[in-house]
Amino acid sequence: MSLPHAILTALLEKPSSGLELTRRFDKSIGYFWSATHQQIYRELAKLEAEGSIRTLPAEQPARGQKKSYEVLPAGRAELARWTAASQDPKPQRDILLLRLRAAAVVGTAGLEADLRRHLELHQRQLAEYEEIEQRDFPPDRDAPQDRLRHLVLRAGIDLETFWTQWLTHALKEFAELPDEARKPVPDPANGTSA
Amino acid sequence: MSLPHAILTALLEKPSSGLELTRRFDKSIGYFWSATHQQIYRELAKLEAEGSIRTLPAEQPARGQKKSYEVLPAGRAELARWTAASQDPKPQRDILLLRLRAAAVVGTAGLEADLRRHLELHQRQLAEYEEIEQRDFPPDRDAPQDRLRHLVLRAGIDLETFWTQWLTHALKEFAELPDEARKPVPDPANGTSA
DNA sequence: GTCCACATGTAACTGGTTACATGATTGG
DNA sequence: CCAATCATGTAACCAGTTACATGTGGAC
Repeated sequence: MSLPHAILTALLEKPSSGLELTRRFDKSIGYFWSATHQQIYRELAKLEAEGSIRTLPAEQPARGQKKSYEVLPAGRAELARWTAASQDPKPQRDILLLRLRAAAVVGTAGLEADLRRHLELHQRQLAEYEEIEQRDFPPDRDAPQDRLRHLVLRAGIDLETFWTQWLTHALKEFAELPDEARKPVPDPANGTSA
Repeated sequence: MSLPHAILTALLEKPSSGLELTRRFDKSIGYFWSATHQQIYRELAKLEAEGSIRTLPAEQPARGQKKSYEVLPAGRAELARWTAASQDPKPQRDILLLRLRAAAVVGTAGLEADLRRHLELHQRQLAEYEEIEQRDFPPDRDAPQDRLRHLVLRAGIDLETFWTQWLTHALKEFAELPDEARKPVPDPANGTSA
């Protein structure tokens, strides 16, 4: 139950229409909470129904027509409640690590190329974050709000740094792997194909 | 579509029953791909129906009765295919970062205590991983399989290290936050309660 | 007038979560 | 025989994903 809270946060930062929100979820907030426009429209309808947000007055609610929302006191209160409430970190799921573990039993064939591709993607993401840091958080300004947002960005930077380092290390290990490891443990008991 | 592959990997490492798998998903594999027993039973039934696994012979398929599975060639082939196939990293979702961003608009009240709690949890997890590393990966042995599994564990260790460091840093920043930041930007326009 | 981009929405499906149901085995 | 534990399973629900439908307004 976090999407509604992500939307409330975004709307408090700046009242927006569904499509504008969608665009903002492609960057900034979307860096750690992505959402498609379908999810967003569905959730906006729900939030409006329960009185957490409302459409800005002077907007016509017609089909192909832009409709902007703002947060109501009830919505702000709910967001504050949720932010303060203790929540357990939920176990991360990581497909790449799963594939590596699978590779330990069925062989590493094909994996290396994808590791290389992931490394590039993470390097690109890291560069993007660092650019944002330089642009939005110059060394001195430090309003409390900026401090907090900078902290969030720092997490993104450090995470991407971790991935690039780990992937680099992994590729080095792969290079040293003996050839048998590419398709090992050919299960003694049974044949080959499906 | 990764749960079936996680299960195939686990079963190749060692044929097991549903409950045994559930227990293994509470550690090792579960560190980066968690699953409940309901999910596992559902998936085992599907995998058996499609011919990827089978119940070990000499097991009676009755209700309160243990039923162990092993992987068939088709299942192994599918796992190898999946492991080698290129897959995009999917955007991470992180509730804590979302809450921090929300706190920048509705105030940090209550968050600090939870950061501290998370720090402790991550420190504990880190300690657990390091214990496993010492126990299972002594400095010298390096069969290819162990190398790969060690690599996976390394990722876990480095990730937990990142979190403990970041959380420590975040708490330091929190300590320096001015009091207004605890409940700031009290939205000029409207009243208080729901 | 037609096409395209903008904008909002519906429907069907998949995977994960929560709550509950049922049977077998074992220790007291 | 009763309770606890092991073990397998059902059902309902919720969130996220994918594919598609519909309407508006401006450029040409």
